[in-house]
Amino acid sequence: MNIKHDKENVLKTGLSLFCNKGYNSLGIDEICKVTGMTKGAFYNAFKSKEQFLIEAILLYAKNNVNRIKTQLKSNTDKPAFERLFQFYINMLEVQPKVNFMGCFINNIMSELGAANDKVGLASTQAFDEFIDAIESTVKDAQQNNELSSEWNSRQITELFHSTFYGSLTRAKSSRDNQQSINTMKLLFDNLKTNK
Amino acid sequence: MNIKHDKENVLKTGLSLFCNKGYNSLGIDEICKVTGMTKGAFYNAFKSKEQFLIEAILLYAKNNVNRIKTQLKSNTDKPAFERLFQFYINMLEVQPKVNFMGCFINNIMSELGAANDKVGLASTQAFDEFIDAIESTVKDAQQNNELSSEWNSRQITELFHSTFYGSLTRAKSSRDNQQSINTMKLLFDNLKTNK
DNA sequence: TTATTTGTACAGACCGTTCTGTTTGAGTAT
DNA sequence: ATACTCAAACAGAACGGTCTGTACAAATAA
Repeated sequence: MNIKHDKENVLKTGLSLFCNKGYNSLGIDEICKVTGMTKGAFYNAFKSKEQFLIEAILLYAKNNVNRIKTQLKSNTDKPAFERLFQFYINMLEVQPKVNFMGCFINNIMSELGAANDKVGLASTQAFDEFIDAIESTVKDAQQNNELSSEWNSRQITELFHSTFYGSLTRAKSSRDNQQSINTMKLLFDNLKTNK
Repeated sequence: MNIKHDKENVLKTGLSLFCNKGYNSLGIDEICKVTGMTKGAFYNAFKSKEQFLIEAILLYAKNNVNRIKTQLKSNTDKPAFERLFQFYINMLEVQPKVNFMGCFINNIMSELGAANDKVGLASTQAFDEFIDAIESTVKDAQQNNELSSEWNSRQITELFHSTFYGSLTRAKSSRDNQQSINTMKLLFDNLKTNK
């Protein structure tokens, strides 16, 4: 009953590997090698590779919802619109310097979302949680009259995030984030009130 | 010089298989089985699976650029803005009924674009060609004063297409295209002049 | 004939998973 | 305290399957 490997730590490591290599290109052997586990320990802790991925998605969602909330709630001296805009630009600017793999959820949606029901569901839930976390700041921006109130705040958030994902995918392939930054900039400029 | 199998036809079939299964989940054996080829014939015609994919991407790009141009140039009695909008809505509405795999280029970008330089380049080129094909109709809409001329037509086209890709990825995972249709609708509504 | 194309078997690597046996340590009885 | 029990955790070899790509002979074309 001696648990040598903390499940959350293993998931954290696996998550980082999934982020860098995707699902199919990452083998159990590599997960074990990096975490210092053996196959026996791995399959004792996780039912399957698919289940491991799903638990990793849940962990990623939890961590990122917290990150999103913290980030959007900080610098409250700045207007909500500005915080939203910087939130997205920051992800496009900083992440590519680390690696060009974009957002884990977006990648998994593309790689497995359509083929695997469980993974599709888990990644859709993660996306929804992100929308939830961002929407309140969109509402703030609307109340400040920085963002048009003509449309539903959830719809606007969906638009922000879908555009972000689409342009991130493009940045990943073209190895150039400038175009994506311009795209997000145009979207925000356009939705801004009193242009 | 008995070439039993027309290369373009084989690519066309392979393309359809890639669209349905992605890259990693589709084996050479299955390509051969469906096209009626044998391994010998396949590897005589194509250097590798990777090269086969790249040729398939080029074919897909060529075919779709033609399709895009034809579609956007038809119904010219309707205004350019309306044609653009219907072009995107149509892809979101009709494609899911066939399968939920979305756009081949978007999928390949996500699955391999970051990991494989050649594939990243080919899919980026395909994306650029799509933008080229769509941009002229965006220009028309701007000249008709249906779309804001405040921004560069290419930038606007990039925004349309990135949002389309992002929302398509979401639709694929959630098995629901309604949200994506609403997202595109909001984007178009917002960019429309004289709202 | 000579060169090219095709069919098939197979090499060799890799994958996720299972299997057997071992270790570990808390709980229990002595 | 000491010995025993037992179930969870672990180690890692082995398995069955899949994959891309190759070898090479047979078939076909030039």
